[in-house]
Amino acid sequence: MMSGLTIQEASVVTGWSARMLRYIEESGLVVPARSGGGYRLFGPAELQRLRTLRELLESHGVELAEVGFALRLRSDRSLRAAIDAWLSAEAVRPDEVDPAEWLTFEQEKHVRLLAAAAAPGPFRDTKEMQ
Amino acid sequence: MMSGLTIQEASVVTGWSARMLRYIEESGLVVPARSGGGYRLFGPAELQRLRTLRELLESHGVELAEVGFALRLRSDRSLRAAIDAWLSAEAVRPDEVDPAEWLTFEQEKHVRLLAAAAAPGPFRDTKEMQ
DNA sequence: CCAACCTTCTCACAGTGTTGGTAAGGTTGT
DNA sequence: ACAACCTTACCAACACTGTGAGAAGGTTGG
Repeated sequence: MMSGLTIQEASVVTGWSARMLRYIEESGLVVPARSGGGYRLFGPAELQRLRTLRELLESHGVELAEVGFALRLRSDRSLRAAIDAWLSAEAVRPDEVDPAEWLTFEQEKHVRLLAAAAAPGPFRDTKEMQ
Repeated sequence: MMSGLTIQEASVVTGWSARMLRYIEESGLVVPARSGGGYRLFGPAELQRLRTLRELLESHGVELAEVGFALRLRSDRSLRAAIDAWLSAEAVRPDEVDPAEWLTFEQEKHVRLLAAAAAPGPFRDTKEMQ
């Protein structure tokens, strides 16, 4: 019965190419219903979301993949927690760090020896050569 | 006075190549202090962040750019609000949409005419040709 | 002072994201 | 039935990510 717009029609009214409409669906951001025969059917909700998606990308210089990542952030709670935790520590500037946490001079010297030893040896898998 | 590890030393203790340490700094995720002469100086805070960053990427299959985007999300309040608003509407499925918002048959017919007219004409900038 | 290390900049190259085109075949409305 | 449109599945091109290498020149510690 085809209630809703086909991809071509949706393309005209939203400004997204048919190709991009399929791509956007693939990324999970706007997923239209399907007809019995498999045609994508865009209803007003989808059309509205496609328009506001465009505004979102343009007004804030965001990319589709980034909105997709935000979607993933919102569904994967542990990912969100992990990233939030990591970013929260971002605010800690060196001068706010407990001096007891700093390496002692002796420890630094040790590291320097390690660095020097690592250079010509066989354990170079994490070391840049120049 | 060089209080802190140089990039080479930080490379050895964190497992990131010197190249990647510069790249990570460029992305704003871990920005070391600088010596008077411009050398990067990695203190314990930076070293710790570099280690946990590695764990974050590996344990959740996240990319550097994505963590960078999360950082942007946290600093740009309006961006966060815009994306949150867009994603929140995601939950609205077609069958929950107010029927009054649906296109009428006449409106759909209009759109189909527009779509047909757009194909061979000069206004094809948003239309895929095939 | 000098070896060893650092800086920035540039080139490179594989992998992937974004976008378009095309081909082979199925669906729809009239 | 048939024209017009849709589907999926590729190939292509360009940009960007992630990584390495090198050049030209400045910094550091002993």
